[in-house]
Amino acid sequence: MNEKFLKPYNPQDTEQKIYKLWEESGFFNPDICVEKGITKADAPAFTIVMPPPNVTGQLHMGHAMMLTVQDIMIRYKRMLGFKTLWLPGTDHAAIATQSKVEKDILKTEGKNRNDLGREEMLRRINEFAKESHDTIASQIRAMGASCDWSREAFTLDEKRSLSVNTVFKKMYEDGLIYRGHRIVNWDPKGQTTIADDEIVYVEEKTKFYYFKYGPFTIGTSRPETKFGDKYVVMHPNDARYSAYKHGQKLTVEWINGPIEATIIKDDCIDMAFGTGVMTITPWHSTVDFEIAERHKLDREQIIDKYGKLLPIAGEAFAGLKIKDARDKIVATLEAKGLVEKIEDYTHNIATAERTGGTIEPQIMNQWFIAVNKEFTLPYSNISGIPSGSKTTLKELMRKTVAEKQIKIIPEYFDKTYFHWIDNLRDWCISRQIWYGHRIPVWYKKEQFADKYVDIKAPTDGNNWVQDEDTLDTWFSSGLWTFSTLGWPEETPDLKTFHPTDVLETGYDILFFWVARMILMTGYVLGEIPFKTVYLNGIVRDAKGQKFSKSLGNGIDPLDVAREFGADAGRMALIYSTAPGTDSKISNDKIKGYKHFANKLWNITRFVLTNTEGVTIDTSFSPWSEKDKTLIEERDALVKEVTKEFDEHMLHISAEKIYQYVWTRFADVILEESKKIFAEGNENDIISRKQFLLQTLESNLKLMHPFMPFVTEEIWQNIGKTNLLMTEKWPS
RNA sequence: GCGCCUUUAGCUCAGUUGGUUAGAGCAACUCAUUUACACUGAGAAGGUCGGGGGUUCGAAUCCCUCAAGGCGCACCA
Repeated sequence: MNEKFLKPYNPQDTEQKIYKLWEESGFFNPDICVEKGITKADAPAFTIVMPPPNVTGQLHMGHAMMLTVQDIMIRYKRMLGFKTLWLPGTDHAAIATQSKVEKDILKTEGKNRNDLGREEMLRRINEFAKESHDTIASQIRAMGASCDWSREAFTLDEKRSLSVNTVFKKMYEDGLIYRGHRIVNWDPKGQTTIADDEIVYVEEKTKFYYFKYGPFTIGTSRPETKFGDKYVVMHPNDARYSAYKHGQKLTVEWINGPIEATIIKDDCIDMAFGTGVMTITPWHSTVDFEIAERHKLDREQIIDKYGKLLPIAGEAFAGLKIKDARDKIVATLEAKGLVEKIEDYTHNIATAERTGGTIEPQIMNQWFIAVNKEFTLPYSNISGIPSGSKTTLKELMRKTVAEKQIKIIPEYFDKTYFHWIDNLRDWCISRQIWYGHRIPVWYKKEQFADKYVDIKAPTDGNNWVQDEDTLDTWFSSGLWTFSTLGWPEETPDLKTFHPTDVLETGYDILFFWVARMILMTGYVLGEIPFKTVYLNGIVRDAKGQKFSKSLGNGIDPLDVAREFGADAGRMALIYSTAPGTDSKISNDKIKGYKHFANKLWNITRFVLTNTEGVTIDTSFSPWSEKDKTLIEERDALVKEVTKEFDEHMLHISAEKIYQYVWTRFADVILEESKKIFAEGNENDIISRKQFLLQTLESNLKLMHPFMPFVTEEIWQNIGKTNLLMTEKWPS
């Protein structure tokens, strides 16, 4: 017996060494597994494409969770003999990364992005992204992730950029990408647009003002937008205002003197809210914009990109910031006797997820993806949408899940998913930041109207200027399952590994990412990107709080690995954690599984000490009666654990093995064996020794996906010449 | 406003399609022992499964309803 077993198990001495052993074996790569005869050439594929962590710093426990779940699935399938691919990568995360670097530069050098210029800024961001990437890659390794590093991808690398431009061009030619003046979410702080789902609503206590507007009283929480309000809107059936006709004009006294107001009747008005009358500001409100669209009304910009009032507001107000302008306007109206009353009011203000800036809706010339526009899908493998039929992107997203071609775990997230799709509007994909895929559109310098859309810049010698904007980061991550496999090239990887099998991620990016991958893959390939979506919950601290920098409660997965071992961290994350449910993690919990790793270690020591001179004999048959029963029990366990794995109930698998190993195998069977070895007859002793050896191996195999390091380390020290990682799963 | 989830032992949570006496970890309690392992073992204790109603031979599980907590979406001018 190796003397190692005389001391307690020490993860620090073990984990790095074991990871190196795996990585150097090459068996993270399915091609090498086939080449070396580990996997059959015609074995079915099992693929997971890793959700690429943002290159914004380092990984946290949420990443540790996703890495754990995926590695467990991958190791299980690899042992079952599948051609198993886990493809790792990182995400450039456009706004998140740029704003992080901008913040750092502002802090240390007092400079902003314009001081540095596009080129220098990008250089600095790339430098930061590179560092981040290296940190992240080493953290992924420390977790024991058995992913194929030879296929590693980055959303902004050359191959992925080619995919992005190719898809952009295709969508543009199909009329699904268009540029237009539409109302968008403008973040004055980040100086960029953001998508609807990048908005975070924050509750704010504010005032609600009632102003006299000619014969009407209108309510508003935003007086600063009211300068251009020359339309007054009411419900067509509102009896209180039946005297006023649609289109009727009247002169009313307003902020900067009398203006001509036009009556508009529209049934989107809630008669019960306020006075049932409102004025509209189409340039700065989504709802107002839609009213203006319906009735073809004028729009005027009141607030500029920096959140300041424009000259249209009149001399007294132009140039003021929103906050300063508000009180001044109210004072002006007050002086004119136009303020009827002011009430306290709570509403949700829209803020940008990444910068915290307050969103100002603005009409801007931006690029959009039309989600409701019909197009022809030439080839389709999506149930309910035959090849060559007309469909919409929204329908692609809906059908795949509704027809159960994509299964979401837990199932109840279907409803959330449909709810989101049904409320979905055109997706604004252009961003006014520098880090990301620059929009592959070129304009003739002289005639801005002349557009050239292609994968590469035009080379006809004319003065072409590329669009300044970059693409929403989710555009490139939407292509992730197939861009990572080499598309647009028709690679063998694409044929073998796509559609992928499981997409595992946190439920918090179901819309951001999962839905968009379904959209993009459906559109580009006429395929689903994955068969199963496994959603994990949010990992919280012992008190149930989200981990955050401001709370300072973050746990670094590397610290966990150092203190307790990555195996213990993995078990703590998976144990008692059902899919889709938030979980709490604490050092106490992790400690319990460190003890378990040591238990396995000592079980091995016991078995080795008591079976010296005995080797495994798989054809052994003179089992004692007692051991026959134990074998049945063990076989039943293997069956159950396997079944739970196949149904993605990893937490239950983990629990069953853990219980068996500790409370049955160690506490009962080993104790009983001591007696047999001391007093039993010869056959019982031989039978028991054989049973212990065989069951030890079976336990190690069953435990391997969960605790790969300690199980592999044991395997390497009980006289094995191969890797446990590529052993066959017991049956 | 629309929708989703949660409520099970002191704490943290499992409990797949309804089926014996509802489980685990941690904590606490009693005891044992230098043992394969103190990163230990044995034992005991702890629950009207949020409340109420219903379906059923049978409900933590299905249905209705109420309550508390959490979350998502939309948004009110």
